[in-house]
Amino acid sequence: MINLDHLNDQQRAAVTAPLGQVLVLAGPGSGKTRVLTQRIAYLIEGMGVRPHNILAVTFTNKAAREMQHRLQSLLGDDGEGVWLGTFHANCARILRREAQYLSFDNNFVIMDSDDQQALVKRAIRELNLDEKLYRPTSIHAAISTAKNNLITPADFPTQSYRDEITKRIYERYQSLLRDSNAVDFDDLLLETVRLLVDNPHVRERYARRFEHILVDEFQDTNLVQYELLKLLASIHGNLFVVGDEDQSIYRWRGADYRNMLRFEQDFPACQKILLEQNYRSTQTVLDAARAVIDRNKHRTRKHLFSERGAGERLVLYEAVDEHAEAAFVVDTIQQWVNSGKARGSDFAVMYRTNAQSRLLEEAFLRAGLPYRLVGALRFYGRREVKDLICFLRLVHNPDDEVSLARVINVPPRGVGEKTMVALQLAARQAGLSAGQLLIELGEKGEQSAHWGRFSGRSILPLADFGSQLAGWRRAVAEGLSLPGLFDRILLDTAYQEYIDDGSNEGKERWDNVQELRRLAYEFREGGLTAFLENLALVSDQDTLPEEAGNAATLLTLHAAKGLEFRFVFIIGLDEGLLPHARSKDDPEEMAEERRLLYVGITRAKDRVYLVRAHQRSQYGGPEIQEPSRFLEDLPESLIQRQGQRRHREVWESPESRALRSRVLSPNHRPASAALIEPRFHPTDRVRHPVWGEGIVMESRIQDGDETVDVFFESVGFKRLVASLANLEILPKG
DNA sequence: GAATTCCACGTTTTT
DNA sequence: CGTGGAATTC
Ligand SMILES: Nc1ncnc2c1ncn2[C@@H]1O[C@H](COP(=O)(O)OP(=O)(O)OP(=O)(O)O)[C@@H](O)[C@H]1O
Repeated sequence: MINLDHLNDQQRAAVTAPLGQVLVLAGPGSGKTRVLTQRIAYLIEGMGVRPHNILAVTFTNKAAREMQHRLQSLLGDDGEGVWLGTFHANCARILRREAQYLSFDNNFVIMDSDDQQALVKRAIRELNLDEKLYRPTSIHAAISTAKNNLITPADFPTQSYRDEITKRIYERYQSLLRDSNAVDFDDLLLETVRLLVDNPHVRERYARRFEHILVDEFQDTNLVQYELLKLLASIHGNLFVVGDEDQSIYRWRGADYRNMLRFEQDFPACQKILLEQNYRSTQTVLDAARAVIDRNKHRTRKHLFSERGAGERLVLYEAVDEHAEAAFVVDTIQQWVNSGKARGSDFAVMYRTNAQSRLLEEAFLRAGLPYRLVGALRFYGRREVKDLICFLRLVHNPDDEVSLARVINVPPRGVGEKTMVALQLAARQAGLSAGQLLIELGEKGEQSAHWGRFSGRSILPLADFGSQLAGWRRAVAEGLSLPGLFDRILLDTAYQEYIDDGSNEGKERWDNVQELRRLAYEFREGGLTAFLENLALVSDQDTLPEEAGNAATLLTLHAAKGLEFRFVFIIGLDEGLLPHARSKDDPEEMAEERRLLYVGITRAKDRVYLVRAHQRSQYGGPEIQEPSRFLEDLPESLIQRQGQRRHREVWESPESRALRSRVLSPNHRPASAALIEPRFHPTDRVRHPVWGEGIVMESRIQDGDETVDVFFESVGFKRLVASLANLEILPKG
């Protein structure tokens, strides 16, 4: 039987709530996720619910993994079988099983963002539209928004000519996807909803199966997801959702925190449970967070208190530029670690945009401090990695036109635009996909009825590639393992010779290939399908090695949601970055930026460092930065400034700065070596060269130095600056 | 058809 | 600044 002792009354009420709908509405650190996890354990151990009758949904893979861990430690193997994952992963799982009802078959591929972009572009070209006028990025965004709101091409509202065009592109894009036997991320949700709506018996099967559905971070559901939940819960109606409107940060993805209100309206019988105690942060951290979020309109204020004590003020550090910003972070962490008071893994550095991680990484590397970078799909963005993934995708699903277009000429085998057009034309005439036609050419050679459709010059490389592809597919059908396939592709295409030209970059490219092979090896059991699905859905990974478990974490504010750390650095607190420039015109977006900062601050258990830079090189030239408007909302009483003040700044020309940093690197340290905590503490006995012995009354960090109040036996009370006063600490006793 | 050079471009956040 | 795409040359 599970143990409910380490829950407070409200939490326990939530965990053991009777059947029906439950809405847990509570601020950060109040144990929402803990309650949700305990609820699952309670259902299984206490109520005898079988794991596979439980569906638990999270928004990010990280959150899913985290919950998996917590469940594992709570239940051990008894938790096996729970459908736990992101909306997208759970939907993909359903779609693969039910492919017979769908417009694609069960070896469909999931197109990643790049692929989607490429397909939109292709759709635009095929319709002979001007890419300048109809930017693939913005059209894609429009399509995605539509999908998130359950709008199919047929329903797409056409109020303007532009809408008309967008609708046409949307239609074409969908048919390109289906021709490739592919779906995009949004389709995973949309098609699942459609599946359940159009096929009542399928809906019934799943709705019957999922006796209990639990959703974390419910404030970030969008319309499709909400619909999906209602469909899946349509028989048992046991919906357990937890959330906090103030932490809604996915508006741009269609999320609508008002789903929390909608939930109450749609399920009037729902039980609403509030949690009020924060177990994570000190009161000071909570006060600061509240000061930030209180400025948002239309929010239901929540009581939240902490018994962890007042704690320390938030540190605000204003660096000269982004290099000094990164150096401050690294220095401070290093000092804490050296002092023995913290481990590297106690720290997280959070930022608004992934681009900000670059300088941090460099600084960490220079200092020899281990770090873990979350997200930033750099590895998968690499050309060589993408190429190989496309080969694999093609083996898995030869209809995948995007992958084919990408690798048909890799390494260069003489297939250019002309040949490609000819291939597509011939394929259309033959009623096959380009990939199928290639395979046929490869298998039958000159016997193929389609051989004659090509010129003598183009047919050879095509047939050559076709026979490779056919060979790979045959090998897989005959049981070749995933790593085996991987090696065979490398061998057949002479890939190493192609990318590894002996240069450093070549070496690095080959290393990346090896890394991908290592990943493939981990999927030797699951096989190609599982591997590809994982690449598409879980590529936010901590696949990169975790350094000895002692690494600081670098991540975006979005990725930080749901996590907690003793020490949190939030960098880039400048106008334009946080809040981001693109949000400044829309009050709703601005409110979301504020929530983002709120989320960041509330990740901290003990200490928060807010960091900004007076000057940043955006692209090219340096630009003066204004402090983030959010900083103004933090009362001085909660803030401790560290380092130089703005009025002390001396303007420095870019040239001289560049020179200086060249001279000082790689061990460049900011002048304001970060002082992290007082050397002196109340009751310490100290000796001053002039005034003799005294007792420390108080000490605090101010402007990067320490101010100490001492009561001397000879002269009484004195306020001293530690770095100047030459005070000596005397042993106690 | 491939390789190289040049130029304009744009930049949030995640599945 | 670095990328992606187009124009240019081989
Ligand atoms: N009753 C409790 N006693 C002790 N610690 C608790 C209790 N409830 C929660 N905690 C701890 O408080 C911290 C925050 O819990 P949790 O992550 O579940 O909160 P949350 O509400 O999901 O937070 P957020 O919304 O910020 O993600 C965790 O470290 C958790 O272990």
